[in-house]
Amino acid sequence: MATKCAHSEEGGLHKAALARLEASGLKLTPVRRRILSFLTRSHGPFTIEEIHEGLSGLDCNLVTVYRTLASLEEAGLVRKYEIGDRVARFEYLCSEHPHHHLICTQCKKIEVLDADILSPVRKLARQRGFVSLSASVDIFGLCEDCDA
Amino acid sequence: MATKCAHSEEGGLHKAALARLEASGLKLTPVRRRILSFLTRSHGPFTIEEIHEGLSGLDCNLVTVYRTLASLEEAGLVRKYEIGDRVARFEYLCSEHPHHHLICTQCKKIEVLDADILSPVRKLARQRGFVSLSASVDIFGLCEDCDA
DNA sequence: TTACTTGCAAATTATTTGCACGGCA
DNA sequence: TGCCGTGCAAATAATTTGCAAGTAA
Repeated sequence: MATKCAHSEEGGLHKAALARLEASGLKLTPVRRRILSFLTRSHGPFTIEEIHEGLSGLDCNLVTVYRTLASLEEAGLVRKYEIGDRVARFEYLCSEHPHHHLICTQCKKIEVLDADILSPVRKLARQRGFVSLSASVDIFGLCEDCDA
Repeated sequence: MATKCAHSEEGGLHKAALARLEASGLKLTPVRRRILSFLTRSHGPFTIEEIHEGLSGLDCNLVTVYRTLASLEEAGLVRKYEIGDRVARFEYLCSEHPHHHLICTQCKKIEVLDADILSPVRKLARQRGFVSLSASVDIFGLCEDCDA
C-alpha cells in the first residue's frame, strides 16, 4: 500500500527533507527527524495515530506529533488532507511527484494514482485571481475488497 | 458568491429535490423542505451553522440540521465536503452540473469552477477496481482579497 | 545562554447519541 | 395508529492550549 516516490531513492528523500526543515528555521530534533523519516519512507497520507505508532521505539507524546505536523505543514514540507471522517491525514510533499488519491469510502484505504490532470484547472484558477495554488484530486468510491 | 445551477431554474430544482426526497422513502417535513430549499436556492458548500442560520424564520434545533443533512447524504441528495478546517460542508448534488471548487485557505471562501476534467481519472480509477465513484477536485490557494 | 520543543493535564469544539414527545402518512 | 422526525441534554472524540521542564544551536 505504501508507494515510493519514483524520483528519488529513500535516503535521499529523507536527507532532502532534513535540509528543507533546517532551511525553514525549525530545529532538528529527534522527534522531527523520526517523523520525517517515517513520512518519506512510506509515502501516502497517514493519520496522527498512524504516524505516532510508526515512530517505533521513540517514546513521544501524541500532542507533540500534532504540533510537529502543524509545524511541518506551515513550513510547507507536509500537506494535510481530510477525506470526510473528521480525521486529519498528512503526507510528505514531494514536488517532483504529482499524484492523486483513490479513497475507499468504506475502509478508508487510500491508494495513490500517478497522474497529473491539474494543469488546465490551475490555469483557470489563476484567471480567477487565485494564487499560491495547491490542488488535490480525490476520487471516492468502493475498493475491490469492500465492493465484494 | 452563490452560484446557480445552470441547467434548471430554481423552483424546478427545488421541486425535483422534493421528488427525490420522497422517492428515497424519507418523509416530507417542514425542516427538510426548508433545508432543501436553501441548498437548491444557493448553490455551493455550506456549513451546518450556515445552513441553520439560512433557515430564516424556521426555529429548528442544530442537532436536527445535523441529522437532516446526514439523511440527505445517505439518500444521495447531498454531498459532504471537508476542506481542512474540521468543519463539514454540504452541497446539493445536481448531476447535470459538473464543477469543482476553488478554496481560499485563509478566509475559507469557496468559489465554484465550472469544468469537468475528471473523465480520464475516473477511467484510471475503474481500472484499479474502484466502483461507485464520486470525485472532487479542490484547488487551494489565496483569493484576490486575501492575497492583497 | 536563550529561544524553541516537549510532556502532561485540562480545555475546546464539532459532531453524535439517548430518550421522550410530537407529527406525518 | 404507528413509525419517523425533532428537541433537549449529555456523551464522544479529535484537536488545541497553558504551563513547566528539557534541549538544540
